[in-house]
Amino acid sequence: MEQYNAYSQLLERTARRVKQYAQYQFNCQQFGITVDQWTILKNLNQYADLAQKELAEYCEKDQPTLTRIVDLLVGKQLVERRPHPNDRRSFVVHLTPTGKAKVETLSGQVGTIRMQAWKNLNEADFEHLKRILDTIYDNLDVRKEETGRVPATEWLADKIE
Amino acid sequence: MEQYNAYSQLLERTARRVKQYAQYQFNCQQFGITVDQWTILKNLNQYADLAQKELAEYCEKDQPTLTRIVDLLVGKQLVERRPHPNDRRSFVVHLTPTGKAKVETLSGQVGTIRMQAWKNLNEADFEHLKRILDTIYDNLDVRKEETGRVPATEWLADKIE
DNA sequence: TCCATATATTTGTCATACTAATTATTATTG
DNA sequence: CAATAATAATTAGTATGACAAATATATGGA
Repeated sequence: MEQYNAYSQLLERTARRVKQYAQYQFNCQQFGITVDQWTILKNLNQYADLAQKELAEYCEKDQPTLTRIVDLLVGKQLVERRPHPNDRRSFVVHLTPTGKAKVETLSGQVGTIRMQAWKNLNEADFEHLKRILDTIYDNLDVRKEETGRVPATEWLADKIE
Repeated sequence: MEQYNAYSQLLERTARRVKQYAQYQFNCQQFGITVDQWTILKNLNQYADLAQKELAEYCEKDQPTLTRIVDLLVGKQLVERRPHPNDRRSFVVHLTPTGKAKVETLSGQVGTIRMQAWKNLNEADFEHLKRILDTIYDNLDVRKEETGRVPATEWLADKIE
């Protein structure tokens, strides 16, 4: 039982390396954005014009973090904030033409970068990983049993398109 | 092939939740330290009096990050910097009696917190997870084929004690 | 020995995660 | 309808991660 103490570091270091590798490739290939900024752009392109709160949920960022990433993307003129039609507290984040072009240009390259992790692994491995990580994720829900929460499994299905 | 784009988010969010859950428990139980600070203390207790560079390697932190975490732990009087016997560039980080007591008090509780992730999973799952994450880790080594690098698998064996 | 290079630590900067608090607006309820 | 509670976004503060540069010291070779 003692050994299970190590999984957290195992997870953390793998996640860190995945991000680090992607960012390294982003830099080498001069994408001009961070990996997290890419996540925002990609989700915006997929779902189009989301309020920041919704965007934060899709991207799995908290709201303060999302605010700052959007600030940076606005600075790079890749997105813009538009008033929300029904709620004056809220903004809708919109991909500029430049932003949309960037998503379309980079999509393939990001896909290639992401594939690199999967060398020497197969479909069954992915299924294992998915099941195990989803189980861990659900095991550690701090706010147990909230209404309307999306179980980990469904969330992933949504991400895969 | 498209789906492999999701594994990075899957990994990241799981790692984040694991840390978030642990930190939440640390806070509830008033441990008075962060999860990363715990990592330092635990490794110090296990290996005793390491130079910062070595400590950083064991804890999988980079050196600037380690310097800052050690600063915080020194502030909490849980560790102290001692001159390195053979190298005046270097410090040895030493657990104070308070620090050692803290490690011993918290070890069991941290173990309990960590185990929570493992509900509904078994030994075989752990082996799968370990193999898959180690493979990914090795797939994404930016500095290919350096001399003396420890393969992921051995690293884990070491962590398990 | 002297010099060039390597190493251990620190500092600085930017990006992100988390928490708490603030502001503006909306929704609810008495 | 008015007071209150809830919500969207922001701001601020702390901790961490990645990377570059600076400093002090060590090491190896001429």
